[in-house]
Amino acid sequence: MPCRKQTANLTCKCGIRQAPDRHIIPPDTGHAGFQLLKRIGRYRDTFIAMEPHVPRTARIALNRPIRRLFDYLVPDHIALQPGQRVTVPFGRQSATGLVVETDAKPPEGITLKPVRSAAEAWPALPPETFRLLSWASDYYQHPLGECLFTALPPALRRGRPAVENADPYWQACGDPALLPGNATRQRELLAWLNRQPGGAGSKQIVRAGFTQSQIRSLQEKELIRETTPPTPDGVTEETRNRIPVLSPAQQEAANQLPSPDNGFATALLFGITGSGKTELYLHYLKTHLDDRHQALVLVPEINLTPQTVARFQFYFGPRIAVWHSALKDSERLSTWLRIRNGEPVILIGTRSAVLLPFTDLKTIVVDEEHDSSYKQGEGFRYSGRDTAVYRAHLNNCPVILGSATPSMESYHNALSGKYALIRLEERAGNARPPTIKLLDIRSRPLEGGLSRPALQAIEKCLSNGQQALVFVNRRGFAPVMMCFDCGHMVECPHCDTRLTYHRRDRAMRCHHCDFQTAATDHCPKCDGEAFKPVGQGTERTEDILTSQFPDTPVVRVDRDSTQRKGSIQGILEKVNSGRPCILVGTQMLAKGHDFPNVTLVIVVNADGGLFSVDFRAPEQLIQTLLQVSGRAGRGKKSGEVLVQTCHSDHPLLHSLAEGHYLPVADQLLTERETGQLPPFRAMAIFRAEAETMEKSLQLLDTIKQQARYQQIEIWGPLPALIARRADRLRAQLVLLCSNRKYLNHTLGVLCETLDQSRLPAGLKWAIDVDPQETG
DNA sequence: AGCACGCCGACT
DNA sequence: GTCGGCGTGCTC
Repeated sequence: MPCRKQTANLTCKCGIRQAPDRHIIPPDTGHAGFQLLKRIGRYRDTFIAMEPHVPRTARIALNRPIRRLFDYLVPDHIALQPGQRVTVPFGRQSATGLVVETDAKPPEGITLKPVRSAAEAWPALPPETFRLLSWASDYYQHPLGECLFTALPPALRRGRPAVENADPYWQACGDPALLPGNATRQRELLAWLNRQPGGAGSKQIVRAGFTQSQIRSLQEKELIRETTPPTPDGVTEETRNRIPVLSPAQQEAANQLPSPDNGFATALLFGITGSGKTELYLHYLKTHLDDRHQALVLVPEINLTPQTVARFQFYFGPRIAVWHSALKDSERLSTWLRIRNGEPVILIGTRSAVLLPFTDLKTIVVDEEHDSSYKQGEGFRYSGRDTAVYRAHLNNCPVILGSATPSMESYHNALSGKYALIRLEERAGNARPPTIKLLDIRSRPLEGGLSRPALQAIEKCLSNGQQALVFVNRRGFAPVMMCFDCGHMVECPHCDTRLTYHRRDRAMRCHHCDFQTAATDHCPKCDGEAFKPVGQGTERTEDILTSQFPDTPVVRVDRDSTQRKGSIQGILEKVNSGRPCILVGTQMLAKGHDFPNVTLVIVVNADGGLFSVDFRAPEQLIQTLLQVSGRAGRGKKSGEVLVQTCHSDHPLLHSLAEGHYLPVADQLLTERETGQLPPFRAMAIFRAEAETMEKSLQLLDTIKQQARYQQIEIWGPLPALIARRADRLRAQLVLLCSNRKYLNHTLGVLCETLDQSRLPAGLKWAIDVDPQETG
């Protein structure tokens, strides 16, 4: 009986076929990725006109995780160009594809099938967007097809036509008295519709709380009739003339921002919290955009609040559009079409907005550029910020990266002169920067994590009629069920993690797979009764504060307390009414929100990130501490920040206490340079997972053997921080190289080899270029 | 990713 | 004797 393992004598025990004749070739020669880049955007119509007998072909990318393209014949009646959406037969099915190039030499020995049809006569992805995605596919080593398809709205990915389904527009007519007495909602709808000047669209009516069936009933009774929507208001004169008033410091920064007239330039706007960076963006767009231009403003998901959008709308009216994860498919299609049609949209959006098919992009802003949510953590692992910079380069337009705590990557580029560094170190209005004090808590008694001096400071703050914010720095920590008798904590049966407790439905869930189970009253191990949730520490801290300050409201803001929709909005309103109160919370409190009456910030524990295995942890700690410090003293009163730590002599915290970010950043950069870590060397990670750790490690070890070249330093392979996840055992291999091009090229060769090898079943691998997390 | 083909176990 | 389990391999 033939054994498959023995017959495949080219396959080593990990499954990778050895390729002894394959050598790493120098960059720029022969590698498919480079060739692809060179060919993209080139049209060959003239060539075809001269050679009428050569059948026309098209190379198509499909939305499949395959690093391959497929060639098809192009029938005479179809004209195709790169970026165009087509329907093609694929195996026994039909698929939507995107034209990558036309009339490339097809592989020999394969009978080409013809393209079935073109979805539309124009390229869904215009040339510049197409080039951007091709670059990203090569840079992040992700299959081109999947990259291209992320730039399409879901409806177009599925092959639907690129048209909006019309939203019928209704106007009231006829006598409401004709309605039967019990048709209350219909009567309310009529009254509501009468109050809308010119009528309303179905979507708008449904948004106002009515239903489609109510609309239908009224239509049948001829109490409403369909009409044409009024042409949408353009930008009114009043809106057009609005422009934010800048302080002298802001004006000076504004003068240094690169003008779109001078082509590509990257500016790092270092503006401390409260310095009014948003005003600056608004002013910049106001002065540099005309009525025809498009602009892109990237923001982290959490910053895309109705307030932010309203602020932009105040200055730009209906030109403002938004793009974020909560949009419905129909809204996505509609906004996508507006942008593709070249409407002069100013788009405020999260990460994926950078991939939209702009045709007249005049400028890009990336707010909070240091924010780690700009990096996609799975699949097509691109960085929205870095892609934005490349897009500005392609467009020959400026890009502004704004942050109070710039990333090491951007700061390093600013220091080397690649980016302009624009400093805005004055708070807008009368607000003054807070003072930061370190509070060493070694051998001090703590209550709910709080030391005596901290409690005294809160007391003083409250007696002055002001508000205090207590920040519990527990990045990534969530409440778990613990037995206070035996210390048992419930673990996920499929992952190396503990289950987290969700108060809302009394369930215990795993955050790394879909396992969940009902929470019990008794400890499942010792049956003890002292089985309750512990975790974020916020509850304990909240209890202590409530008992210490019984007359003051204590407001807890964390994942658990804000789960109800819109509850954070209510909390913020309550806090901003101005009465003395204590806010207790995690990460959530650090970002974006403005609390004008908070004058004291207590950081309960600063030490988590100081001695982490992840090389980015210190940077993130400092950034978080400064962001949360920025919550203090945003109004007229000045603020104070107390940072509780066991390492008050740590040089980083010491510099932080000076209150300035850049000196701390210098220090962090020096550390990165010493270790030759990013941004001083390019980093990429190979991640592998399989049913056994051995299988994963073996694959990575084979990759390591093939990547072993002098210029590349390799760490590992090592089991991942969470080694088992959904019953899969994960490991990783870190690659570092001072020559980014060389590393990228090597990754390309490794990918090709891996794609050609027959891997053992169940073994999966992925590359993460410029990883955000090293765990 | 889909989807078919293929080769082994428990059913009428 | 067939139905169906999901391992393997292919899709221009």
